[in-house]
Order: sequence, then C-alpha cells, then structure tokens
Amino acid sequence: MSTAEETSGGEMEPWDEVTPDAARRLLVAAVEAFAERGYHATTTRDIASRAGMSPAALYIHYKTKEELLHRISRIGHDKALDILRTAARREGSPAERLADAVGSFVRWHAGRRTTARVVQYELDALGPDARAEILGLRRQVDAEVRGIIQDGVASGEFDVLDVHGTTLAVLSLCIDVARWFNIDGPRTPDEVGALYADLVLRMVGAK
Amino acid sequence: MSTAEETSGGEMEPWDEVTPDAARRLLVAAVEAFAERGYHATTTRDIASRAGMSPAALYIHYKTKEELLHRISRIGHDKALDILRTAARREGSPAERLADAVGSFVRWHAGRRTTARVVQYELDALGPDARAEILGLRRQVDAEVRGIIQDGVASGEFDVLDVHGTTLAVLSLCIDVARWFNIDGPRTPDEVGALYADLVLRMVGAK
DNA sequence: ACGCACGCTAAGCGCCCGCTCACCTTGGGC
DNA sequence: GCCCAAGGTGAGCGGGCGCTTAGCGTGCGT
Repeated sequence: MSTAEETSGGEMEPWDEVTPDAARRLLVAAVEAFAERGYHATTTRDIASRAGMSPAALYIHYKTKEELLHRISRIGHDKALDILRTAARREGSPAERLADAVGSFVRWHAGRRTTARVVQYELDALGPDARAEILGLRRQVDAEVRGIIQDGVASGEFDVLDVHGTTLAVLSLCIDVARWFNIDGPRTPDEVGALYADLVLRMVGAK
Repeated sequence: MSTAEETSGGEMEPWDEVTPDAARRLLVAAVEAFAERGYHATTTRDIASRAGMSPAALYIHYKTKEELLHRISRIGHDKALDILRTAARREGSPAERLADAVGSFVRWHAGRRTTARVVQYELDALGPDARAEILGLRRQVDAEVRGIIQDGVASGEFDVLDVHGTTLAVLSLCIDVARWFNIDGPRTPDEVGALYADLVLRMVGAK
C-alpha cells in the first residue's frame, strides 16, 4: 500500500495537447475560473482577462463558453480513465492493483484539484450531447474499478457482498477528495492517496 | 449493522419551522431549483414561478436571493448535525453508534437528496459571514463523528491509525451520496445506508 | 516590396438578470 | 362601515451577460 511509482501527482500540465498557445491559455484560465466560482458564475470576460486577452478573443478559439467546459471535461475524463486503466492493467495481485488505482486516482484529484473539480462537479452544465459523451467515459471508469474488485472476489482475495455498490462507494470516496482537499492543508496528495488506498483495501476485506 | 430504528429517512418535510406559508413555499421552491440547476444558474423569477407567485413576491419575505440560500443551508446543517448527535449520544458500543450515525446520515443524504445537494455543494455561493457560520456547524459535524471513532479506538474496538483522516473519509463518503444518488435508481436510501454502515465499520477495523 | 490571412481588439447589440416601486387587494379591529 | 397593516402584483430600472461585427496590426509567402 506504500509504493507510489505512478504518475498522476505528476505536476506537468496535461494541456499540452491544446494548441495554439492562446487557446491553451484561455482553457487554463477557464479551468481556474470554473473551479473557483463555478461554470455559471464565471463570465467570458473573466476568462479572457485571466488569459490577458480581450473578451472577443475567446470566440476565435471556441464557439461558445460551453465548448470550453466540454473540452476541459473531455480531456480531464480521458486523463482520469488513463490513470485507472494503467493501474488496473499492470501485473500484480488484485489488492496491489486496487491500491495503485485508488492511490493514483486520489493523487490526481488532490494534486490537480482545480481540474478535478470542474470535471466532477460541472457535468450538469453541459448540453445533452456533450453530457451523454462524458457519461459514457464515466461508465468506463466504473468498469475499470469494478473489474479489479471482481478479480479479487473471484480469486477469494476480497470479501465483498455487493460488488456494484462497493465500486460506487470506492469511486465516490475518491471523487469527493476534489471537494474538500486543500493544497494548503496538513496533508499532501501522496499522504491522502496512501491513506485512501489503505481504507479501500479494508472496505473490500482484502486479506 | 442492520438495525435502522432512527429517523432521518423520515419523510416529513423539515421546513415546518419556516413561516408564514408563502415564505415556506418560496423556500421549498428555491431548494428544488438550486438542487436542479445550481444557485448561480437559478433565477429569482424561476423560484417565484415555482411557488406560484410573481417575481416581486420573493422580496417581501427575503431580502436577497442569497438570504434564501443562507436559510436553507442553516436549517439543513442543523438537521444533519441533529441526526449525527442523536446517533453519537445514544447508548451502545462505538460500532453500534458509528453504524447508526453513518446509516442515518446516509439515509438523509439519499432520501432528502435535493436539500443535501444544496447544503453540501452551494456553500461557496454564500458571502463571508454566512459562510463562516456554516463552517462552524461543519466543524461540529466533524467533531461528532471523530468522537465516536476515538471512543472505539480508546476501547480497542477499532483499529485506526489516522483518526482525523479516517473521520474525514467517512464523512466524505456519506456526503458524496448526495451527488450520485438517484431516487429512480436501483437502491433505496435504506439499502445504501446499510451498505455504507458496513463499509465504514470495515474502514475503522471494527471487531 | 507587398498582399493578405490570421489573431486580436473596441464597440456594442439584444437579452435577461437581481431587485425596486407605485399601486392594488383583502380581512380583522373598532 | 371604515381604515389600515400585511401581503401581493405589473412594470420597469440599471447593469452585466454571452456573443457579434467591423476593422486594425503584423508576419510570412512570393
């Protein structure tokens, strides 16, 4: 439960794929603004001025304010899914894989809290189509974690009565980190990741 | 871990204390609107029309839209705290008290999901003074749960390394129910409460 | 050397927001 | 029967919203 070889706390900004530079600056500004004040309370003027540009500049790179949220949400969910897949598909016992998955997932939610907040809590601000796309990614996230837990149950390593419910609870626990985690607080993302990995192993009754 | 004698799922509307009748109808309308679309995305016209009144009627009973949120948040936190205190101070072993606390707290977050959503997720929309008042209530919520866990550790019934961190995780798990719970979904509030009480007893290593 | 595509800005349009105000009903006390 | 407080309405205010448009500067291909 202690090894932390995976990325995730990795402090590199994952927005490198967004080009050109001005579009990326606007997107990063939007992440900060949405995380601080919420999507609906954020104005396009606020986003533009954080990026050092005029309000109209936003519309050169994005059709609407909602497209910004959609792009952020899409990239964030891709990253979260990638983190879980990497942990789920490494070699090792179900307990090791689950601890790795929870540890890296929590480190991401804590270390990249602004992004995670937008990704996890602003889903309802998306229109129906974008929302449906993101919900598809969430089902894949759920499937990865459920897969690990099922493996542990099948091998007799875990003791779980309600696999779906426990999966939901594990993900719920990780996701809520984005709500309460404070970078100035007493815990580092690594510490929270380690604590949560331990707690989750207890939840599944790992031997 | 199975007994569920406590209230909390109790379906009586807790808004009886709000008078006169028109003020209560406006407040209930605001809870629904805030829960569905968020505080900032909700208009005063929407609240008033849900209550069957004109937009101006709102300002007879409340000074501002924010006062509505403040009242909702205050009453909701009082209720949540009351639920936890009742469970924490009953007689019984730490494990029984913790299971009761988690069970009733979760049943409230699931059964009264609209209120819980507003209470737990719209805190940042309050001004500094109201925010500080509510944060004080949250510290009392934390203290109640921490107290039970500390009792269990002291009596040797629980095995917990990080009491503060585990308390945070337990509350976090319960609170996030308000985000994902769907009244039309496969689980009843009672079922989720029972599942979560079991999971939390595992988290604290209850004998 | 020059044109023009591209990235950006200043200005502003139409709309809807939170909130106010002048006025209208209604029901109980005398 | 009359009055007035309490509770309601319709109209509308000042302002800020998301977004558009006309035009400007600059760098690159030729």
